[in-house]
Amino acid sequence: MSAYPFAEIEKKWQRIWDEKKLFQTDISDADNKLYVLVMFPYPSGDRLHIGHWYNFGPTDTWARYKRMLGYNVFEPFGYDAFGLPAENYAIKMGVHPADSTAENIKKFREQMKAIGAMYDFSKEVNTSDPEYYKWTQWFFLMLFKNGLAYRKKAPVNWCPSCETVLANEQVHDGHCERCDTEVTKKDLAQWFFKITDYAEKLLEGHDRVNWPEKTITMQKNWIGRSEGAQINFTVADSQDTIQVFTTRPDTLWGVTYMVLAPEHPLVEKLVTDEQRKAVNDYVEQSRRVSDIDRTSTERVKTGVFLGAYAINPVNSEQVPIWIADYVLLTYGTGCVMAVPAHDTRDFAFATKYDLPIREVISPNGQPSGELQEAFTNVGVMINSGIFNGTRSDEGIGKVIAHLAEKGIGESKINYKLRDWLISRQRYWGAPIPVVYCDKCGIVALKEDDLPVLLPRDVVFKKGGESPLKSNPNFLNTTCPDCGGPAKREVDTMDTFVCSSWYYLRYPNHNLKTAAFDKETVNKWLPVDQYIGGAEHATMHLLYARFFTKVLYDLGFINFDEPFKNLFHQGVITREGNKMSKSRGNVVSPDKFIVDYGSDTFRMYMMFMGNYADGGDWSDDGIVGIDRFTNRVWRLMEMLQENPPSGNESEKSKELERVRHYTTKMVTNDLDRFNFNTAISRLMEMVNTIYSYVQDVPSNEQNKLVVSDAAETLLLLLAPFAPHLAEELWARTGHGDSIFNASWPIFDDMKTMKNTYQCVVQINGKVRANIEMEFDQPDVIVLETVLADERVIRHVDGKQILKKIVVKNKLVNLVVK
RNA sequence: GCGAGAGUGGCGGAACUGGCAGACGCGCUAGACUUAGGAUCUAGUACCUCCGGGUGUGGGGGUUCGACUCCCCCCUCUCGCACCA
Repeated sequence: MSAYPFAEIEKKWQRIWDEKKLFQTDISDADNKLYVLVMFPYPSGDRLHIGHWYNFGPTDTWARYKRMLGYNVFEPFGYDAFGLPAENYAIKMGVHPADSTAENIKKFREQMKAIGAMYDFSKEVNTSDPEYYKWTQWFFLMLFKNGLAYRKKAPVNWCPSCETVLANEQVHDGHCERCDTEVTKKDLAQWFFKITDYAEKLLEGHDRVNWPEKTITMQKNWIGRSEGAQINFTVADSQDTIQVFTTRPDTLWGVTYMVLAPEHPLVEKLVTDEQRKAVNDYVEQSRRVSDIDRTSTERVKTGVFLGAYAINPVNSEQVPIWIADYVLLTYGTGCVMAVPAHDTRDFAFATKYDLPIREVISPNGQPSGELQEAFTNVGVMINSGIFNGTRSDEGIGKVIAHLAEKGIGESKINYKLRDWLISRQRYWGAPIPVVYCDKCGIVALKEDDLPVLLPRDVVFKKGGESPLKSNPNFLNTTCPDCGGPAKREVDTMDTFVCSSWYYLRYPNHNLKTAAFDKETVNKWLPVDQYIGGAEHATMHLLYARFFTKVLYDLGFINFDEPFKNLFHQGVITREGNKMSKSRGNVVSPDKFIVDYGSDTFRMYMMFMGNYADGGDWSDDGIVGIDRFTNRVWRLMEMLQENPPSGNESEKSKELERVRHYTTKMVTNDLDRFNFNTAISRLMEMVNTIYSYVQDVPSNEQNKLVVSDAAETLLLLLAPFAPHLAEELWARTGHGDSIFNASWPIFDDMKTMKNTYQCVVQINGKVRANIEMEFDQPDVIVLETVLADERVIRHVDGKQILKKIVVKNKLVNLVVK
């Protein structure tokens, strides 16, 4: 008997699959289509890491299973090839990003083939290819034409290390999502996509997708819809009005001061001469405070009086206007009406600066005297003019109606979601297809002018300006409208723009005339199963939905959600810790592929734990799977050397039952991505076949049952260990690929034993196990149970108070 | 601080709508085969035990004939959000 020669066999089948184009999907045939997609990776110079494998391996297992079920599976692969690492590498090592990226992709592809996945490599996409980014630019123009792309000057997030601006989503806890450097603010004119126009549609669509609840919640929180009112306060002795957004218009009579964000444009206008110095100092100081500090809830609130007063529109009271950095310019109107009695933040501020606190919502309708803290619950309105006595939750709507009638306010829905900042001051991205003309201003290029090619010749240097500016041939151009001299936009697009539509490109990756073919994508999309990390919840997954919805609204496609089903694989840890370069605990797959082969490696990853939870890597654990694959190999060898030739029917019954039972369990487990338990079931099946073959001489072994079990085993194993199963399939005389064979079916009746072990409990404690026929009347069951000597021992001399019989399962006797 | 999820042998992890806790694997113990074993095969393996049994799913209470599973309180860990007016 031999050891499984995985190295040679894996290579052999990868070659044959490739030659036979076994996994090239026929896109023209969309009947029974199944689009299975993994989030495409950035092709870094490092080798494939364990996270890649953990995303790709199990997904491929699932895709192969679906193929065997008869689906026309499309499992494409590509490269999210634009991005900072290549450019940083160019600065450091002098290698052009185009060259290093091409090199990396080549290496990546080789490694990807070693996984032995079912990818249709003939339909690869590469976002840095002009044939691809031409269409990324087309998307920009499409959004621009429809008023969904605009340029504006704004204080934006700036990463000093990456030397570029970042979208809000890319700032985590005030730090750069990519390099963890603390993010600062910069005033820059930048391009934005108007994703806020789609806030409502992005929320609505959540009901129509099968996504992890947690991811949907994250998107909902990120979009942050809140209902309330917009109310106008006039400024005393001035023409100016201050608009505020509030979710509590019912507390309007409790306003004792107003607060503007320090950066608010009105600050400069409203500040009085006496207060000017104090205000300027404060504004200056708050600019220096980082966002993390500024948004820390623990921080003591600070602020300065502007010197001006606002007039409360409902009672004409004059209230002082302050500025304070706990008010954010970017949310709502950048101004708040402060109601210290009913808002914890305003309460803290008012207490500190000795501002009046006026109760207008009371728990019982009576004044409560001096408040010790803000009362934020529902209560009864008091000190509120005509609304006195109204329940505060009902008051919200009534006050809004009242304000609307008087023309001083209206109902309003606000979102936390901000527009998506897409410009980046970097080279290695898709150029934004716009020019600046002295005469015509901002001019978008015509579709015929695309692609705007990235020039090869630029100076890579640090400094916070796009390297594209260094190439005069690129920079200087002519205006497509007037033909006069113009300068090109030198910023490039956020790589999330490239990845917002790649799933549309795969089915028609070669199309020259458009980004995608309407008919093709309408047939093949939405993606049936999308699998990737949870970290993209509020970035890629939100942007891609936005793109899809825009295309739908403009009539390009007939679906408005790109990913029907979404699954997030968990994270692999090492001794309970997250793997990271800085911890130095990263497990490289390479050594294990060499020692055990890719089938064993991928199967061990699936066996470690539940796919959604991830698992803890152990160098020792993989030997269990290695033994298993070898055990399968030896078992099949044994059956070939000593073929069963009898028709024994006693012991084979259990083997037959296990064959059906395993099929049922593995099928159910695969449907739910429960790879770990599916593999356990396969191990049990192998153990059962083994025992049978060892217990019964080959000339008695039931030839039909054994060959059915062995064949079923290979079919069930195929998605998990594709190379091994394919080889054994060929060795057992099959001419065609196992992946053209059908998934085995099971007979539910045959998964069950003839008898069951009836559990007998006495006072809830298990005292006996009695073998029993199914479906017997309770009386008979009890009779049998009470006759058992182990039961008698515990019941003797006692009174039976209660007899509980759970059919075909258990008996519980309550005795005293 | 708020929200969500989790806590099970020496280890990774199983357990469907409440019904034999610990499937499967690692490790460990003993045996078989071997010149050899880091190969393979067989058996055992939660803990305690006076061998009758007793105790066990983070801790404490509760519901139930019966709780890893449901309810309440507390502890720990992970993730997400974090002055959003």
